[in-house]
Amino acid sequence: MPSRRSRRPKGQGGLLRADLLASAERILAAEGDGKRLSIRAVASGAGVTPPSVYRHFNDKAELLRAVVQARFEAFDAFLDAATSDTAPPCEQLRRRCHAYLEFARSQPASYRLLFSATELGPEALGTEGVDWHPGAPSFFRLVDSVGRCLTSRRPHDAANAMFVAMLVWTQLHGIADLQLSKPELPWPAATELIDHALVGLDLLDRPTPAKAAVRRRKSDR
Amino acid sequence: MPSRRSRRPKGQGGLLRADLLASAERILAAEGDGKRLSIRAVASGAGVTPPSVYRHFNDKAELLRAVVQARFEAFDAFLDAATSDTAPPCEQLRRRCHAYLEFARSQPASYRLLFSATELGPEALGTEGVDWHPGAPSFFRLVDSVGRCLTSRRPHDAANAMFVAMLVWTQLHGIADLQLSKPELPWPAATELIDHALVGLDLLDRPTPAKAAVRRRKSDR
DNA sequence: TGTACATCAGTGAACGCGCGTTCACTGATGTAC
DNA sequence: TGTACATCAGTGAACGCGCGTTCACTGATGTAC
Repeated sequence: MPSRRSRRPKGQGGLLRADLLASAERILAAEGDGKRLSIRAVASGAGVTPPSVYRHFNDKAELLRAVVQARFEAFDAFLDAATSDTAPPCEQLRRRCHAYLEFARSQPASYRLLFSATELGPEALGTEGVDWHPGAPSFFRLVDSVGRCLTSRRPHDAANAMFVAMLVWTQLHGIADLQLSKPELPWPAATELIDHALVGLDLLDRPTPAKAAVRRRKSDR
Repeated sequence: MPSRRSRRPKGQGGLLRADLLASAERILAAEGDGKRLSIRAVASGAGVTPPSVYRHFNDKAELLRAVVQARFEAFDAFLDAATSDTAPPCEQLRRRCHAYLEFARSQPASYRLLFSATELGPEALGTEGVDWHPGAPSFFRLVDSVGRCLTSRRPHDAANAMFVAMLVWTQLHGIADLQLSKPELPWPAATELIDHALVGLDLLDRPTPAKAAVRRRKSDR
């Protein structure tokens, strides 16, 4: 907990905005959930008193919107980093899926902030009826990846990319969210679950026994 | 909001317990989420002042545990009602899945209370490290249903019922939870999504075009 | 070069809110004599 | 049959907490003259 920070010189008050966002990200990384993401906690994490926050954000919803925006960007970067190579399209999709699950596992509070039903609905964000969807780019990246895989395997099905992407996404979210909310169950590795589902959707080859053994040896969790 | 209720005669104070649970269920049915499930709201909904609650529950966690227990029983009953007939095993499974999605859609606050990551973790329920799992019967019902379907289609795979059931469950939860948390997206019918996934897992026959058309005509949402 | 002044980043105290929980109590009900 | 009493369902007031937000302010910084 940084104590009182020194005041910014005159033109640079705006730097506090970045400090507040960094403080929010630190809170998300430290806490298992986002319930502690209060104005007071974020201010204190930045070494500042609560009223200072209002110099940079009109209200809590505006602060949260900025945090969500930043976290979606980090999420996209994390997934893109896992796929930035020259592997074939369906292997890229598979890696993107594994990265999705790894993000949820390693940053549960961020994951829930972005995707979980109850964490922050449109009400909390003040975006009811608005077409502001900070997660849209993430979703279309997945649709693209699915589309490329489909094109390479079943070109006549490429028009279904959106529908298939929704199947993949809901499968990923179900695995990620339930493994977080019901940790006491004897879960298999998240990657094993999604690989099986991808095989079922014909987006991945059924592994040969040998490949499966190697994969199992490498699997996390 | 019932105003002050009349006092119970002497031996029957215990009836308030049932009234409190009923009040909690009413709140869950009325609110989109479970955030209003406070001691004060539950008491007020039963026409009683907050301290009365402590005559029947030691603290809020105990009240919540009772609510969760009751809601899981309602959930199981709802799913069982959808499958209590003589259809073949895989059709029973399919109906169970559709009922799961219908429960989530029609009772979102209850669904989130039972299954969503952030609504009520073990911390809120005071069940950390305890083997108290009120949802276990629901899960094993699904494992059974998947097992029967597997046995009828691929007897040599019946030992995988648990793994396959987890795939089905995570798929169901992903559909249910994301449709609740991102209502602004252009979702296809939930039943169409799960049917497609069941086909992929070889738990359902790929529909013929004719069947698919009929199914589409009947589909909800 | 020195001084008065406007700017503005950040403070301190307070507001009203809903929350879980505790405490001493009230007063109708049923029972014992 | 009448009365004293124990039981116990439920109350009213208060506690301390963390929250989002508002308000008048302070005081260092940079600028104008």
